[in-house]
Amino acid sequence: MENKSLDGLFEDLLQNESLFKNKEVLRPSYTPASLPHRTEQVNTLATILVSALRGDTPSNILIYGKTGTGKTAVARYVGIELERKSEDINIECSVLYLNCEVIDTQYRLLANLAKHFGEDIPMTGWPTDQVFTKFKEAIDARKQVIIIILDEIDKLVKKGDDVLYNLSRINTDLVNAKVSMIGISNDLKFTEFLDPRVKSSLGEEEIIFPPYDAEQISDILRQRASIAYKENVLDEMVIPLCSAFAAQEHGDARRALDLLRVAGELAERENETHVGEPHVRRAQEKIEIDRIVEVVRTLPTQSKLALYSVMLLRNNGYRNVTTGEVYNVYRQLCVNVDMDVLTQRRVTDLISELDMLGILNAVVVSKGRYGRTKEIVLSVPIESTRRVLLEDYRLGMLAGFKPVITAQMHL
DNA sequence: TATCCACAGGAACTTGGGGCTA
DNA sequence: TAGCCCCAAGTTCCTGTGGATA
Repeated sequence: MENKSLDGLFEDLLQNESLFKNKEVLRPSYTPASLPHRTEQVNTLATILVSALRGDTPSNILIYGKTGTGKTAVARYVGIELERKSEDINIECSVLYLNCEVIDTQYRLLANLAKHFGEDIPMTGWPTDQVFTKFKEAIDARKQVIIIILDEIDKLVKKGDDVLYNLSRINTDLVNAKVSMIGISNDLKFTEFLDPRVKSSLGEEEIIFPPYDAEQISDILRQRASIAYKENVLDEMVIPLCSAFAAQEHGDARRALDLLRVAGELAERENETHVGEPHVRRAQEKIEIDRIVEVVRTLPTQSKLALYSVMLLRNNGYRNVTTGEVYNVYRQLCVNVDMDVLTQRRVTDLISELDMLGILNAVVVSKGRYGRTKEIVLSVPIESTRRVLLEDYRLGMLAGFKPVITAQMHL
């Protein structure tokens, strides 16, 4: 009986008319046919890269700008156009895009590059210089210009700049091929950690992407909405409101597109025929909660224990908890769930990582004769975060746990 | 003004897992 | 199977910090 009613599950849902024509247009992976308010940056980048079409090596480029300012979209757009033109004029030119958030080690980066040129490189096991040699041999087999786009290049630099040093000098070892790099970062200061030789080589040209203002974001949204949504589906206030929310977040166009998409999805789920202001406001809340839930759910167990320690102290009335207090409670939790107790040094790092993720706010304060520590405040809603933490089977057994608090607490 | 506290955080090192080659 | 490599996570050791206190 139950199966019979489920048979038509998707048929029923498919009968509801969608508000979207093409939802993919609102996703970050989409590269639009034109980029409003980025003409200057597109032209600058194209001017630098045009030498690839003459068979020369373009200068290496560093692109800076905050999240959602169009850096990646511009680089990919110009890359696509460059490849298209090179085909027209029979110049071999490849543009490779790698995100260093995912490919964040020297070995993985080189292995990915080599694989692109048909080399069979294992996930691990080879000496890095062997992978580099394979990559060089693969690209130098024929005359070509290769542009490597390294998105979020700062993530790669955190684990050493050897790979950037090697790549920046690769042209001296090549006979046929020519390699140029485009580094994309939202951290203006990341080059401070680079070897001066890498710094000067990588930053031959620099392009800064300023944040969009609310009006510019509105233009971008209108352009995408006309492709993504059916006609007359969006209420008048939807785009200005999405733009205003995104402009508050340092002109983040990506956030604006997310808001526009999620607002539509919420309206669709409620079988509405229009997307209105309430949908945008609910979308704003949903995106933030989804982000927190996803981040907390995917934390390593040790980080979850550190976070749960902060929450237990908060539930016991402590507003600003210190590293020492957190560590005391953390040790008790570890014993209760039969986990290894990490050193305080390591727990300090876990707290710093939670701070960077925006789950905690940890500020270093000096309490004079009572030492120097971090004051830690939760930045996420307690109840929903607690529920997510207790979903972990190891933490589930801590549901009714009450810590013994012995430290000198400052209420 | 020197001392003290409770850490912060950098650097070097260790450990253990996964994978490759000979 | 031994020996090597990469890599993430963790440990150990160390110096630095800054404001209250004696």
